[in-house]
Amino acid sequence: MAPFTRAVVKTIRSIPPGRVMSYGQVAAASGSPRGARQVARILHSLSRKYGLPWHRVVNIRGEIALDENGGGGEQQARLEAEGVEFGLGGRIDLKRYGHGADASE
DNA sequence: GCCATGGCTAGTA
DNA sequence: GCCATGGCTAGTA
Repeated sequence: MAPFTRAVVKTIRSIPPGRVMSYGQVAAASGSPRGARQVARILHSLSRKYGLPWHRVVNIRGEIALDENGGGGEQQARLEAEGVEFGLGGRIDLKRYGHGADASE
């Protein structure tokens, strides 16, 4: 496994329950600010194998990127089970639920 | 809604 | 060539 891939796996594992990060944030925290698509690719191929909390990664707008067939419904259900609230339009407020944010705000 | 972006892997030589 | 992105613009109301 390449260094960046390892770093991404580690970053994703560090997201606590009830918190989310965007693909780009995960990439940046892993040493490659422009590697958002790699994060998507890694989640797609390695989530199962490494037991990653894949549901805690959303796009920069706070939306679930997966479609219904791809597991979008399951992702939302898992996040809601961790206390994450979805606004109208199925958006998560990253100010509130982003990794490092204060959810009590 | 369009399209540049990038690290990696599968597949070929 | 893949990919579960992201950022910017055009075009409407």
